Amino acid sequence: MAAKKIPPRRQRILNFLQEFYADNGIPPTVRDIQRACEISSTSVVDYNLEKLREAGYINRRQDVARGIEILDQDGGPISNAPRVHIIGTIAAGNPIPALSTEDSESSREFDTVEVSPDLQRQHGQLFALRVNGMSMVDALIDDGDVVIVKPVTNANNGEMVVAWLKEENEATLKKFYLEGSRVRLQPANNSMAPIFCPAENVEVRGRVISVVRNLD
Amino acid sequence: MAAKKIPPRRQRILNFLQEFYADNGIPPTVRDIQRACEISSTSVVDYNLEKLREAGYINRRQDVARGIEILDQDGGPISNAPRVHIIGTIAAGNPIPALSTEDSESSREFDTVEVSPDLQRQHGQLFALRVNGMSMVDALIDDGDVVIVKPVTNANNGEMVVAWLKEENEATLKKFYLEGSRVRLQPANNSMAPIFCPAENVEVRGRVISVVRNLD
DNA sequence: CTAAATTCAGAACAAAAGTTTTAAATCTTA
DNA sequence: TAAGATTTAAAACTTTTGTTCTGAATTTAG
Repeated sequence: MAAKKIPPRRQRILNFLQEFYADNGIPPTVRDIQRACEISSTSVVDYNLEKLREAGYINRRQDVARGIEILDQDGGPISNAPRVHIIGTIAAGNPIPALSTEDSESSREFDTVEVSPDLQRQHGQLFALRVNGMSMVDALIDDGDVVIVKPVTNANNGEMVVAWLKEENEATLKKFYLEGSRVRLQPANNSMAPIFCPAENVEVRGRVISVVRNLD
Repeated sequence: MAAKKIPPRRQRILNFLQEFYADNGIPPTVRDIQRACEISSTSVVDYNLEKLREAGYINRRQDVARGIEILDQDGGPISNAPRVHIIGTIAAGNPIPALSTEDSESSREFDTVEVSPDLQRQHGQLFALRVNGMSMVDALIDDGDVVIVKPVTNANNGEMVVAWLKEENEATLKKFYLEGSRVRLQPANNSMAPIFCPAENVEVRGRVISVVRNLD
């Protein structure tokens, strides 16, 4: 098989390709690459693109402006849909992973999920958590589901939140209702009983925007 | 407000823009449009693109090859991620909508959901159903969830299927197990009891690939 | 160390693709 | 119907962009 390590300059081109396409929705031109990667000549870009094509990382449409097609691992074209990082797992007994404040320091070996562009635009920065175990079944969330979360510390009544119960040392996904000085945490499955606890005991970490389950 | 009906030729251009971008991952050139929409001159294309821009349907990057950016209703850029049609709703008591065999006859006013390109490539043609009511809670599926389904008539054991129970006149989402001449339909939530019924009574309509829940 | 392969440079070329200009045809509407 | 607005046409122009060519520099392998 092919696929070893790519020379640094070529790797830089590849990274730039992905970044540029995600940002602009169109692939860069040879000269875009030249500028961004500080390469002396377009012919060098061309040369390296050719190598990348041979190695199966990209396709090139001959004589077509912006004709570079970036391929994923399986050889299919990649999409420019926004992706959010799965920053860790969430389970009843475990602490909730913290969202690192540094924004998208290029893909740091995080798993990602694709989200709809609307979602991203509407809510801005998002993160995702993979649910571990069956502790969230009362929120109709299965083992392995991925919840997409907007990082907030205050929630409005009725919103589904990622909450940390200090006393109980427990993470949970519930509908949030502030009632005076106490908080009612209502399972999405309405036939189940809510939890009541003092407001000081509840730390809202985020608001659940979407839940994705893949049964592959 | 703007946004009335667009002249037919301009509408045709707009449709082509979306179609081309979804197919190729890059926007078309002026001359691509000219050819596809059978327009006599590039200036006419330019003229109509300018009108589309004024009306907020697209953006144009000046002097940039393939610089057309297609916008969605909210003015954001659209993605080229594949979308599958939500062909109807599924509920315990109602018949399952049939998948029309004609493939993607351009967007026929269907609601759609974005799916990951991998999913599409791996499974081919897909469709989606919106779940109506709480009758699928035992599969951990909420009211309003969208299930993404691969149209199959035979399932392997352990797969989650969209099934039609003839006798009961009922649609259901369950894990499928063929056991001799009878079928066990097991709720995803393992703490709940399975249904057993004769194989002839179960009509598999599809296999559930993914479940999407939006809490907007 | 030497030869071969790989990579880089600079320049020029040719095709692709955005833009402009002028004028005619068509549609609206008062 | 006639004036005005909108739309279409044809052609030419300019810039962008992919491609090629020749040779030098660098790295790799025997």
